Amino acid sequence: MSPAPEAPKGRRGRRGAAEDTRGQILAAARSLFAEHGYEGTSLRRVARHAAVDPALVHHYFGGKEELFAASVQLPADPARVLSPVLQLPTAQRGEPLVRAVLGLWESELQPTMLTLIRSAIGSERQSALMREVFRRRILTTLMTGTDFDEQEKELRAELVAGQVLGLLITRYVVRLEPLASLPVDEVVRLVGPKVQQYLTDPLDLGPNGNRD
Amino acid sequence: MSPAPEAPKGRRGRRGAAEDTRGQILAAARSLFAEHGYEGTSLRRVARHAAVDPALVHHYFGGKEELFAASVQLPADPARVLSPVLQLPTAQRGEPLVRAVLGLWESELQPTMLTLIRSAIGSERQSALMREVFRRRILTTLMTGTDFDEQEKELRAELVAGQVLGLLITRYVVRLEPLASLPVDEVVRLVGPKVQQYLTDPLDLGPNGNRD
DNA sequence: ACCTTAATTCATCACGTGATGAATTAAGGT
DNA sequence: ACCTTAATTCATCACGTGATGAATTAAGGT
Repeated sequence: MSPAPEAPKGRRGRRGAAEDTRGQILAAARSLFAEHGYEGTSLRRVARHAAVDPALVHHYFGGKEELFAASVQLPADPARVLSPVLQLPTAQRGEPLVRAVLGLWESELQPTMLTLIRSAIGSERQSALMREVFRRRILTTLMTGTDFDEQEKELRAELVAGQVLGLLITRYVVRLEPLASLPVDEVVRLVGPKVQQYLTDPLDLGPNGNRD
Repeated sequence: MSPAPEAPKGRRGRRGAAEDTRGQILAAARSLFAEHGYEGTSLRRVARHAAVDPALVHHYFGGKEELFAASVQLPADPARVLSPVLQLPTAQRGEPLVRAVLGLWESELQPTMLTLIRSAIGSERQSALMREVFRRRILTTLMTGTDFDEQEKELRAELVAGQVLGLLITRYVVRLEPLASLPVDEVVRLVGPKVQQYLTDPLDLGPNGNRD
């Protein structure tokens, strides 16, 4: 009720130390980009969400593109997350692969991951980018150590990508309900084997081994 | 070179009959929404793309929301596309299910489908909508005729949804390359069996039946 | 031939957008 | 105590957005 002297509406100039405005802006941006995507998020909204003057967003980040880039910057190279999986023989990569990917999503990186997947699918331009990233970083490594011909390697890697992507979307984006709340271990047990099949089994093997 | 009298820049009033302006606007909208999503597409851009005055968009559709709704209106109820599949016993639904869904995407509905999937994933609001649709329309029907308990039915339906969604995204949205150009029959043979496994096989069966 | 009605254009609104630059204030090193 | 430098606010731009309403022209029934 009293006109709080600690929050003087429009006092200019520098504030008390250690308020980490930059951090607050970044946090707000991460959350809003994750929820509404790039186009659906305005700088002013980010500023309001962070309780900060819009001009500060420019001050710290330079512009919307840069803010987005910063929001999506990963602290750890995701390739490194996958590398332990690649040490294993192909015949045992299914479950560890799923586990590694889920691990990324269960961490504090989840909003970032959400933003990445949302924007990667949201428009043609971004999808093209994803296509390239996949070609360059995933495909080449995922199937190392197998002796399928090139074409088959690519196809298998893409089927794996599809299975994993679908899992991520149903669990973390759309959040369908039993699935979304299942413990990681269980999801790994459910989906890991299918990934393994795409990795190494004969390619059109029926359900439960249909030999007829 | 000559100042074409057939295309008089700013002549007002009604045009020659049978130009189907409404149709052109709708077509432009479908294509642009499919490519850039809802937020990324402006009415003026649609108008320019259809070579038409922006006010006409309002004249015919009333506003952006309505234009979007009209762009996404499906000529056939997708539930009817699935219903033949549901006639079959659960043990044989895998491949037909995949084939039915792919059929939808290989038709002239593809841009509409693209828009639907893009917007459904693009923002939290839309994702929530998708969650509801799935609950109401897919889940209940997909597992009819099995005797798993309720929880397991839901989980299986969601795993199927994930597998199919992932396939659609890699093939039609991101268009990863061997996969995107594969004939439908082949994709059905590749993915159908996995769907079948999610539908009916014991839930954590390993690759190629790992009994060890 | 006439008249209603639909299609089209134009001018214009109010608003939110991303962006910039100057003015102000405090922090923090010296 | 001083001075540079960083953080913050404010005013302001130019522009694109979705939207509306009046004015104009032809279509098409009678």
